Amino acid sequence: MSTPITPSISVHRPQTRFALVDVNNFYCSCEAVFNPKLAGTPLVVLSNNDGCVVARSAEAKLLGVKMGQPWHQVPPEFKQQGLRALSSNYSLYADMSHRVMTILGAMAPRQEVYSIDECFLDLTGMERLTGSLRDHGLHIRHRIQQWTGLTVCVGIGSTKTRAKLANHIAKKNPEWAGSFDLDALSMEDQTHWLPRIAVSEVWGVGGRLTEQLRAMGIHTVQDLKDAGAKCIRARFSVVMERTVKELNGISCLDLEELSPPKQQILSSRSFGRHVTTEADLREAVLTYLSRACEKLRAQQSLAGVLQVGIRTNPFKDGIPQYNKATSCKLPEATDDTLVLGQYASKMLSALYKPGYIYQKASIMLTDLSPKAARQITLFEDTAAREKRERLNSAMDQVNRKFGRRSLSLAGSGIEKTWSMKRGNLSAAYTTDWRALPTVQ
DNA sequence: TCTGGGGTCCTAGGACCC
DNA sequence: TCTGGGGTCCTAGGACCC
Repeated sequence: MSTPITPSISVHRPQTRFALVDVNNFYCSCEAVFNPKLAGTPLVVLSNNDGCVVARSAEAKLLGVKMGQPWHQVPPEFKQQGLRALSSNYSLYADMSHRVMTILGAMAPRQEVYSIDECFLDLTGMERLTGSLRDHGLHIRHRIQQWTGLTVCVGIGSTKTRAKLANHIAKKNPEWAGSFDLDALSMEDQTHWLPRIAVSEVWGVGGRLTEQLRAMGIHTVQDLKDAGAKCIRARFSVVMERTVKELNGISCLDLEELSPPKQQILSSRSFGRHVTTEADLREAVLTYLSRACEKLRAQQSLAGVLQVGIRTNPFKDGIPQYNKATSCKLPEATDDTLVLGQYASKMLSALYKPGYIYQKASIMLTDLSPKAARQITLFEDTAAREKRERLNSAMDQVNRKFGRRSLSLAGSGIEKTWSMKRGNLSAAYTTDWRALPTVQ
């Protein structure tokens, strides 16, 4: 056996470098920017209907408030210690998010907005311009602080998974001042960090997988990194295999600058009070349907399947439970609120059973296809269709200009007494003229 | 009394086809 | 005694993310 001789071709290609930038305690921080009295106090922001804790200030975390905890289960002594709760103010958060993302987008050649409060940046090759990438991270942090009043942390690594991990280290270790580059470290220094971080901190490893990994003796990030992609593939899925490769510096997940159109569109909400009648449910279903159709038209898709669901409160013992959804394959894919509304209304009649206390309704649009690729049917009334198109787009325009649901289906109700509770909502400081902060 | 609302991807298994 | 094999599509369910 002779050793194969492989030609060595050296192509200079800089190692990929991703940054993960995220805003610390995003919702709470947005609130504190416009109400500075909140800064430094224990604060939480609640989910819709003021149900669960979805964001906590640093002080609230210190008190011991848990993420996702139902507000009514938060110990009363926390409240005596000054803990305050605000309803979620999505128009404020969305606007602040847009500002942050715009600034970040200008600080790297490529950006992927990953969620409302975090994005990936491609920093490959940028050290030639910026000096160390960690310094660039500090620069990013300073600019966001100065321009928006929010604080971000920057994690840098050769893969997205490593960047996420670096971000975790930046957050937990203040000596790095909020910017940490995992791949600027020597191998030796890396083996300082990785065995000290629980495997559950790895992006893509949730509660279930943590348990299974623990049973295999894999407890830390280092353990998982060293477990071997093949061995992991044999026991788990390709997703986990990718994670192990990514931990080892083999980039499997690319930056996605353009978000692909959604494959399903959901609109569902819990009610602010008990709902028992079909009439109230119909209002809710048609309201959610209108919202789903708006999203559908915004991404220029048509829906092939409509699903309607209603349910009682599963947390509540001692009441009769009912949870049912039905779906309908449409004869022709559409984005027309009126057409889909008629189907939804009929489907609700089939689902509805009296005698239950309903808590939630949902609409799901699936089997989505690009509108541009629509097939024209043989006996189509083109004039009528165009008229309907104009009606839907006029509705969207009016609602964009004068606020959501300025114009809606009659069946979706006016009073909407069932709609969600938001008992402690802050002002729309940045998106409503009447709520602009004033300087005294 | 009060327990969110979105999304994605992968796998397994069955139906069906040639 | 002998009872194919490979492929696709669909659905339900499970896992994850924020």
